[in-house]
Amino acid sequence: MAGRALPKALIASGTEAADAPSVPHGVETAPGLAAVAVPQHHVGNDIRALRKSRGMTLNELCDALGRSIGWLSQVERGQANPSIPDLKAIAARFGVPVSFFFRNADAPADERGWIVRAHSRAAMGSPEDGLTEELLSPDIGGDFEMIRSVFAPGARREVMAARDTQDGGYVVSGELEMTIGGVSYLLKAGDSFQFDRQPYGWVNKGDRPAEVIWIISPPTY
Amino acid sequence: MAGRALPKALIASGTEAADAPSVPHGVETAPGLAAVAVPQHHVGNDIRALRKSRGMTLNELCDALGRSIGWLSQVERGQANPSIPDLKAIAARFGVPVSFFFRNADAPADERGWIVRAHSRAAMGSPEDGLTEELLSPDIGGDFEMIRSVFAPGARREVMAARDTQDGGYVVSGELEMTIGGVSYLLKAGDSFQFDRQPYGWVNKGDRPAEVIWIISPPTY
DNA sequence: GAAATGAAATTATTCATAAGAATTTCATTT
DNA sequence: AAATGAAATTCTTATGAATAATTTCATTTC
Repeated sequence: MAGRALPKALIASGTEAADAPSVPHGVETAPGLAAVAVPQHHVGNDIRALRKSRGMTLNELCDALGRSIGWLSQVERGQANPSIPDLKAIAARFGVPVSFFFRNADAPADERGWIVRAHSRAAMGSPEDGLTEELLSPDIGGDFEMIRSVFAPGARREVMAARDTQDGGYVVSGELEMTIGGVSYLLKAGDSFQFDRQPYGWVNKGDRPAEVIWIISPPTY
Repeated sequence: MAGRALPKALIASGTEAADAPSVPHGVETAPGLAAVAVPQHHVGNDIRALRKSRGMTLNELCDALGRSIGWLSQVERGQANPSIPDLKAIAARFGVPVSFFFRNADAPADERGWIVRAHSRAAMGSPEDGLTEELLSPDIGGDFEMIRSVFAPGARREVMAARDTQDGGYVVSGELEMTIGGVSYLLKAGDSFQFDRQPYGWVNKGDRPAEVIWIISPPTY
């Protein structure tokens, strides 16, 4: 059962892929292991992930920005830098705060892309309605995203049309009444749920916040 | 932003698909909604999900059981019933406790497949090593699985070879040192991580249990 | 007679190929 | 230096044949 042991934790190097233009990813090797691609971190990655999650092409996005395709392609691969106004336009187009692109900026280099610390999570969406959402996923390019949602007492959302995603959740604290596929359930701390492409809604009828770890696959942001 | 409102929660009916052999799923309709397929629940579903997650064919599994393909096909679709010895052999083949197949047996009919209550989670694997794992996912057939892992103080696992999965986690309480892709991180309550096909290991160096909500995609069970 | 089998029928997957769309590259322009 | 736009490349989608996997069901077995 015990897997193959590896040399004790290597120290993360701050090294980035040197200069070879044909190698878009840094490569870290460990004895006895195949080379592992470690993605670089720049706003281009986020822009691409956001664009893909909306099923948009470079063409559609650069139209919305009034820029050329070539430039946008370069931006997404970290070969060109969007200006602040560009970033604002992009953020607006996707409905995320501009700060989203800098959510990991102050994290240690070796944690970036792997870890998100409790005190440095990025806020998602607008904190309306008594719902706050924070991104737990350190990297947006994965098969699923993890979100920490806090539902204020009294907060409620009508049942929404089904998204084309699979959702799951775990109630860490508080109580939340969820309506999934037309049926309501009162969920308490420790309860979990999972559903596939169902309409859902929620109400916090309790007197304290409900904290839920929410999983969405594929990511929507 | 607010989605289309729907009639307030319908009461879940205990109805199962009547008898039409050409309709393998029950169908529940709600006013204004397209008919939604509600999967039936029988051990066959679990057997199929387990088999698929191991990349096994009907042929391979029925060989291991000393049964015919046709019969196994029927079992997986709920048209034949495996005997207790059959179930034991199947469970053994997949390394799950036989009770795994009955984890939802006493849950209310309308919750089965959607909700898992805190007090009725199924244990996974063997509770060796100071690691206990409970399945949070109510249904195994999804794109990801959710697990609640509790790491006892002092528990440790050497770095294991990478699985072909994407993993993510959220530390609910306690502290856990995780080694991901050769680098170690001390994670505390509220911290989260995510990685893709990386070797990983863990140690609980603290003096109380570490509780982690773990996501695996695709599921492994 | 119910349970199980095994061969035939059906369905799903894989592989190869081509067409079109999307993206990247890079010489040139702003 | 930043950005463009056309050419080159890569990626995605559609198609169909070949194979593998699964389901069906008439027959056999207990």
